[in-house]
Order: sequence, then structure tokens, then C-alpha cells
Amino acid sequence: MRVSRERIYAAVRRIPRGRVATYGQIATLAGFPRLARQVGYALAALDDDGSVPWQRVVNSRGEVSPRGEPDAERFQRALLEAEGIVFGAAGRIDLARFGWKPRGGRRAAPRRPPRRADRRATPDAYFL
DNA sequence: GCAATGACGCTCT
DNA sequence: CAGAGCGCCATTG
Repeated sequence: MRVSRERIYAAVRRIPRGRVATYGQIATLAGFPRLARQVGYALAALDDDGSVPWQRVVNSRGEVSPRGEPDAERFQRALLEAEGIVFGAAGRIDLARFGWKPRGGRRAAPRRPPRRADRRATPDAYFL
């Protein structure tokens, strides 16, 4: 399946002013569950003409994602604060309060059963 | 074509 | 709660 940037931008445009959504959330809304990285990539490639409120997309911990340029990060934070969003002491946004909860539309698809993340070291490996 | 990279996210330590 | 590891996959060199 091909990831469409337009669909990602369309989902971002749905985020109301004064609220934020996570990369994963946008990916799901755009129809590409688990492709959160692609969302960030699409936003990075965005040429900021003001038509897409990219500043309203944050990571799952409610913080502005670190970027190469620290300036861009502060700029994003300033934009959000201008919309009335409050940052906590740890530089995080309370998603329970400012997170966007889309009404209707696409509901969360049933999550695929988590895979074992534990296949790194077998007991034998320790025996060397 | 192959390897590295990254505005992410989840699990296990 | 913080860090480390790994899966994810479009882009880039």
C-alpha cells in the first residue's frame, strides 16, 4: 500500500485549533496504521504555506518532537501556546486535556497482537 | 540495488 | 520514570 501525503495532510487539517494530535493518531486517521514515522516525514517535506496546521502534531508523550534545528522546535511551541495550549514543567502537553478526540470518522482499528520484543538474547548467548 | 536515516511508538529493563 | 532495542517503511546517497 502506498502512503499518500495528501491523505496525511487532510487528516492534519482536521485538527481543531487549540488541540493536538499524535503522529500515530494521524497515521491511523489517514488510513495507515503503524506508519507514524511516515507522518513525520510528510510534515518535514511540507512546504509551509499555512494550509496545514503541522504544529498541532506532537509525539505520543505529548511533547514537541526534537528536530535538527532547536529553533523550529521553539517556534512550534510558541505557535501552540498562542492557540491556548499549555505546556507542563517537563515541556509536555496534557493529552487528556488538549488531545484531539475525533468524533465519528474512522474508529481505531483493532490492534494487531503485540509481537515478542524479547528475541534479542537467548539463554545460550549469556553462556559465552 | 543496498545501507543508512529519521517530526514515531511500543515493550522490556 | 528514563533508557535501550527493535519494528516500521519512504527517502536518500
